[in-house]
Amino acid sequence: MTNPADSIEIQNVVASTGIGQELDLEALAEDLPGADFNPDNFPGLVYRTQEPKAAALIFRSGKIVCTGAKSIDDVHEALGIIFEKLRGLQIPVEEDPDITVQNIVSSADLGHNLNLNALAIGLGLEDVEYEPEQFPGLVYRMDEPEVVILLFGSGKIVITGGKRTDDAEGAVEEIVERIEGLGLLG
Amino acid sequence: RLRKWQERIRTKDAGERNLQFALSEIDRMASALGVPRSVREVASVIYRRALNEDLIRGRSIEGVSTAALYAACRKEGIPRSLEEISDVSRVDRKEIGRTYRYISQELGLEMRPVDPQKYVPRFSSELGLSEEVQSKANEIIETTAEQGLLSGKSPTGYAAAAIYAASLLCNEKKTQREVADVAQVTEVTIRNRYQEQIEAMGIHA
DNA sequence: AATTTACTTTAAAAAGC
DNA sequence: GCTTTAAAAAGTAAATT
Repeated sequence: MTNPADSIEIQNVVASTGIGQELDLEALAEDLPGADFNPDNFPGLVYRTQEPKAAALIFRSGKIVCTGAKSIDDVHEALGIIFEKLRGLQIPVEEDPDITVQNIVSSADLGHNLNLNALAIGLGLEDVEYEPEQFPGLVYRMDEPEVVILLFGSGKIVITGGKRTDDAEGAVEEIVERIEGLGLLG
Repeated sequence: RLRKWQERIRTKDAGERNLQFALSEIDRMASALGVPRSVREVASVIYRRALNEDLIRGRSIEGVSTAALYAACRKEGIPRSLEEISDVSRVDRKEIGRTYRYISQELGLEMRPVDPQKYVPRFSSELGLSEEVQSKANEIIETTAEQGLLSGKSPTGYAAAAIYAASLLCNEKKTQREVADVAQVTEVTIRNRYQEQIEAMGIHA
């Protein structure tokens, strides 16, 4: 039997950092090919890296949000590319800016179909949100680890809200245990 | 001191007026939907509870009123879909849905997922289908839902497909378009659910 | 009727309205 | 609250072909 934990795949990592330097986004938008900047819509400038594929939101304060990367290493790599690009534009960037992971989105497969109606009642209507008229997934807010899990009828799940790589492992372990305890897994 | 008095009275009056407005809106929408008085009363209770729990801040009175009515219909076992509710409300479907989820969670309503069978009598009568068709549709829903086929699917689309299938089986055929119109779903959805259901039922056709 | 595109839900940060 | 970014899950919907 394959372990559900082995099916975990990180799909997206969101992280924040800062270069410790104020920026002139109007000028940066001119100098950075491919940069999107619409201050009327949103205060941040959008810059996308190709390899690794990620998107960065760069703000006037010098703070940066990186999203879309498939791993924490990719986040560091993508931001490293952006730091170098900025330095290339004579913009002073701190030596090693602190990079904080804010959210990790993962997917996994429990390997069995799930009866979401039974699960909603079993897990407790208090902690569950299941409104198939609005969205096909059952939303379960877990306390430890503190993450939100979306469970689907296929047994596929999405874990989000965690900041550590092993939060997804812990969440899968916990949800499998709970579902098995209810006798609702396969 | 007199100012404070006037302010209190003004505030009280405003609150009173808002409550009256909310209750009249619930009444107006309930009439348009043709739901019994008991449902309006349940909706009013839910709205007052939301008011007491201060859940209306940052939300429109219309939105909470509509969400309360949506919740009341479900609680009373005669659900209206968000689509039907939004047809009589000036709040859009998305806002009604998110407001409903919010008050449902905060008030601990513990609402169970809608059983598609709850839509069978109303949809069927609108289509002029017999009691026999309704029983068959209910049988299809019950049997296939037990097999786990309902997970994640919209209750209205599920009910619509079962009614369509039952109308065929009982020789009272309605077209997918006719059923789709009363259930407010697309023919594509009916087709998809119908295929799954007849396969799960092990039906010939 | 099949494809394609797009929207629904979850989390989180950023600056500002 | 909202705005923008990215990504997965599966259902529903609308526009094309």
